Amino acid sequence: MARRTCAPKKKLRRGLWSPEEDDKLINHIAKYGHGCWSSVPKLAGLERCGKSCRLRWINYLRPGLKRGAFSQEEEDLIIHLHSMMGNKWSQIAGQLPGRTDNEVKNFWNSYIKKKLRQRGIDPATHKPLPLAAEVSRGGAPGAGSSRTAVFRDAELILSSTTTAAGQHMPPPPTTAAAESYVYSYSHSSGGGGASDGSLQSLSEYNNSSKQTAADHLGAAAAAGSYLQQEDPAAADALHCSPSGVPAVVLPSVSSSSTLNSMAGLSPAATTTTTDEQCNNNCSSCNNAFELMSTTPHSHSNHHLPWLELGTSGYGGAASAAVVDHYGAALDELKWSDYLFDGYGGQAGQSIYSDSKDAVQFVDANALSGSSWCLN
DNA sequence: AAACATTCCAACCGCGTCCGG
DNA sequence: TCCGGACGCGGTTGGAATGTT
Repeated sequence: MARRTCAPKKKLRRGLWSPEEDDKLINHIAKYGHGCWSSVPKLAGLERCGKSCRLRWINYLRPGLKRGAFSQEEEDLIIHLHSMMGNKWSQIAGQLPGRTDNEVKNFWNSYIKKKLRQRGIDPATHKPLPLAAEVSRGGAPGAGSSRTAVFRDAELILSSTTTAAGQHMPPPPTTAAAESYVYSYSHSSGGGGASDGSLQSLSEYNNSSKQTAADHLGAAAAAGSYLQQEDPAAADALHCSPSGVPAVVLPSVSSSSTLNSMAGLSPAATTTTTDEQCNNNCSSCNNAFELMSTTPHSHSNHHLPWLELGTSGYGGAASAAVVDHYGAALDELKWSDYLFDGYGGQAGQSIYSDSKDAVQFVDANALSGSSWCLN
């Protein structure tokens, strides 16, 4: 197919957008919608190509965009989604309300990539870098014990983990099976209002994080109990306590069901709400985002009229109290905390921490790492 | 204070896909 | 079925902002 560029028949403007151009584009779309992008610049009185207008609108001008720094939860979710999907920025961004694929991509390239490398993890594969693997075998510097850096693949930790008695762990079930279990467990546990099997956005996650954390602890507890019965030594190695609460932690069901849905791994993929469908299918639809931001942004963040319309507490609900049998302890939990809990060996420590402690690191796909205790 | 280096991100480019004629 | 316009995505780049010497 012939290449199509913005190659102008007449000279078109390029580079940064001026506030006047933004105003024209905003006003035009407010009145008429964008319709056919190729006709937008002409109708809006802009000397830009349609493609440029579209990009400007999607990445910067459309309502509901959330500007400013990424939260820890968003960061963790991006890492996890990337480990499953790779560079599918639009799909990853689809799970981060108010974020654009470009923004996520830039954040990944400029920040997360570096952080992962610093932690000895290959950002492309989410596996330990060769050097890190060597360190793992030889012992962490100054720590006196080994570090097993496992980010994505359960088999990594399982294949390299032996029990205290030197006993090798049994082979794990497939990730899909393990995730399927946790999905169905939490789905049927009845304890989680958020475990409805539908695709959930991050904002929903925030609203239900505490409850679903409890759900997952419940699921993990079941996993631990099962393993205690089937292979106590292995359970020990995975810190599955007799009480059934394993130290290997699970992601929230909301995130995992989201991830599964996105990856087509779970039955939840078949059910989405209208808004979520819209969110997934229509990148320019405002319906999915009712979030308004007042966060000022860098250099070219000028004149965004709707920013005065209101504010959103997108992550605000995350501090809501949870009334369940885990009580106040869960109240302190954040997804990012228990997602990376095993890495630092300390609650709340993420992969990015600079801890030199030798630890065992299990990521959200430790879903497989913990729930393989099950059938 | 100036020069240089680095970081970050908005915007561009090129390709694949979809869809209507 | 083919063609070509439009759209969407991921990779790359340019340059402003920031940090360092």
